[in-house]
Amino acid sequence: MIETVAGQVAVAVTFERLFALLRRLNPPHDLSLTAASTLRILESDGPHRLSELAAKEGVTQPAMTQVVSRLERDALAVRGADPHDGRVVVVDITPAGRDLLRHRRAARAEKLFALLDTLSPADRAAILAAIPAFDRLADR
Amino acid sequence: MIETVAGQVAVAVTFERLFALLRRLNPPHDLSLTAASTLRILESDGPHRLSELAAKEGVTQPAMTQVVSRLERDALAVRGADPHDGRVVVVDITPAGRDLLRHRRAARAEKLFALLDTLSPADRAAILAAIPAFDRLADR
DNA sequence: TATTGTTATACTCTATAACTATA
DNA sequence: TATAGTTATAGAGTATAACAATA
Repeated sequence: MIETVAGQVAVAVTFERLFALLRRLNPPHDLSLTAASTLRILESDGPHRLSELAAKEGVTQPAMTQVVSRLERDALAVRGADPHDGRVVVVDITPAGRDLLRHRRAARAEKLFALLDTLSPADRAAILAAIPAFDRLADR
Repeated sequence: MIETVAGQVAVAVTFERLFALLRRLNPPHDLSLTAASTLRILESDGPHRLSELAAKEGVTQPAMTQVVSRLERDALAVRGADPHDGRVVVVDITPAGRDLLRHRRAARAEKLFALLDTLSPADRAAILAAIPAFDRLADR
């Protein structure tokens, strides 16, 4: 493990730069970060209450109301009712939403691997070897 | 290397989830992603023209005008003139801007290593072993 | 005439405060 | 009275179009 604060900050700077790189891989005139992330949650974990989505995304309930309204307007998600509680709004992804995620993902994978191709085989191997660990890190 | 499209997309999904994780490591009521990234460019590469910053950040010139105006209002950056070309605005980071980056970085490093501590030693080692490769990837 | 930057306008995204409807 | 969600309002962040100043 890295013991010194300076060493830890150096690693954090690398993550900072990696974050900036991944951010540029995002198609611009597309979904916002929160909209895309919300759609991914619906895709992978199924329907959610609006308030659950707000909590998972770390935004307020009014902000999520708007995000869901825009997703619904664009036919990427739908609002539904909860038969057991009239106050609740249940949000789900639509087939068009799944399609969009699929296309975005393919486009990003292409750009990412084009970048990885510019690295040395050793660097590429080091990154790919860390993928399972990153996957578990992202579970946190 | 990973040959199948499905395999590449799986790797891209891991990066997507990693991106979401790093995004949540960001202190909220703080700088925007673009403002922070712009400040980092000024910190690491020195003063830039406003148009250079816009190009590096991938935003329009009017958007960067506003970002710089807010940074200047908050005393994190300053506008200066170019003695050789009266049209040009040269932007530089202030000591307060450097301080802010330093504090953000320390806070992020702390959160990041608290997360890494929850992984197995093997996973942690795999991620740390990939750091130099990521650093070179971020140079792209 | 071309380049550099700003201003005008409009839309997304976010927050806090106030509100409505249901429990 | 408490909870789930929406509406109202304000500010950041972005884009395109139009403009001003300098080269």
